[in-house]
Amino acid sequence: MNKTTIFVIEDDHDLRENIIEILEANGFSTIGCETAETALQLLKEQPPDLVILDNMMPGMGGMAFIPLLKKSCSTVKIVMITAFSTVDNAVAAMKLGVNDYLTKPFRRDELLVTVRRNLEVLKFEQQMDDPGMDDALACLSNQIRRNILSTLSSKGKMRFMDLTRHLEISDHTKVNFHLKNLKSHRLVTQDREKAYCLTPQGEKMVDCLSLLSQHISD
Amino acid sequence: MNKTTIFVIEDDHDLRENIIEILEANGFSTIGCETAETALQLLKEQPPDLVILDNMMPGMGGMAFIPLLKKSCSTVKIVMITAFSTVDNAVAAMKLGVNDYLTKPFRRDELLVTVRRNLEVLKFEQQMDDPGMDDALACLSNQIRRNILSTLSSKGKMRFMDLTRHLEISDHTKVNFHLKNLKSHRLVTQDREKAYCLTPQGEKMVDCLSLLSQHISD
DNA sequence: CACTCATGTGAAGTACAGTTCACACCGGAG
DNA sequence: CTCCGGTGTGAACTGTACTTCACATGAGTG
Repeated sequence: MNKTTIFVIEDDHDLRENIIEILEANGFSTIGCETAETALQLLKEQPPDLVILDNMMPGMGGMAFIPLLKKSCSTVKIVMITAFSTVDNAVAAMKLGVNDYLTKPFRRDELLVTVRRNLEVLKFEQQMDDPGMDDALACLSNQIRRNILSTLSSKGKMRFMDLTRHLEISDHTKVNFHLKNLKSHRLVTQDREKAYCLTPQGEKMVDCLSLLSQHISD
Repeated sequence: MNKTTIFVIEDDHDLRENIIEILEANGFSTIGCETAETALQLLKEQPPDLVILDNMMPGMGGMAFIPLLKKSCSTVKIVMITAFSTVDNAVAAMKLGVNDYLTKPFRRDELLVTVRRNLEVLKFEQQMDDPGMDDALACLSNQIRRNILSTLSSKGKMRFMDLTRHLEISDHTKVNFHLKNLKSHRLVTQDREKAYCLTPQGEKMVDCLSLLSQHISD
């Protein structure tokens, strides 16, 4: 995974350097820009994960910048710095997609907390988008497949017909269908002599399931 | 949930009472039978979760009993007690569906470990069968729904159109469709003024998801 | 009032997951 | 060899999840 990149777009030189210093000291990779215009140039080369943006700037203001930013980096998190916050201002910014606020002056730890929280959310959202998640959950959203997994987990390797009988499913091709599904998702394999068994990932899924079921049933 | 019931089918009076005493002392509810025949009578009234069964008994042997037992309680776990185990014996028993073995003489803790382990597996299998599991996983096996959940989780309550825009989905009826789905599964509700928010169960699901995604991505 | 935006419904269509069936192949028992 | 159980494939069918569209309602606003 690439390192997290944060853009700091702020016309006040001292404040900008100050923010950058704090972030770098905490292990974030940062890029400072004096204006929104220069930031736009840099977006393509190094898309940021998070942008810290001053509201009031010469040239293009923060508000105008946001839609352009979103266009090239739709998932980016935006933290806006405002000198003073009014309700109208906040509402307008939220509508544009600002994720968080810092009101000047802010403390070092306020900045860090805000940045960290937003990166957390970002990471979580990215995981939600992970196609692996899709596959995994689609795979598990079927009772027969879950039963196959749990059976293999408790009995170790089994041959096809033994499994079919154990599940009490009369149509063996149905079981075969789901086994193929599980195989194609690499949760189950067959060893040299045709016996089916869980892959390490399959076992992990079984763990997940037991976790889930405990979690669901309170 | 009903208390766990264990049948102890053993012709030797002392051994039977001994086993029962150990189990009762550990909080299990037990029923002792001297023969498989009497056990069959009792199956209907109090279906057991687990059966401890002597292999060699006068009258119907343990082996003959198993298919009959399975017929009325297909999910029951069977622990067989054998005086001496041969490979053939073990294989035959496994084919019939014996889940575990105890070789005489066994220690108190061997008995308890075996019983507990098999009850664990049983509980797990039952959870797999839980239709709630089906619903939950089907619900989550869709990326849009996961995104809705994660968005609501990070933003708190949101109104319909805000949510739709945030997800960058042009067709609002699509979002509505998934929201309805989430609502019908009680993961999401609407408060007095139409804003959507997570139910406690919805939040739990979000937890589950983040758990899962960490678990899946190693 | 006329207009727009937010919110929702219902019907029709599409895509895909899951089922079922007919059959094929192989290895071992009689 | 023939027959049978174990294992698997492919094609056709079914049903459900999802999408799309056309439209309805209601609240606010110029």
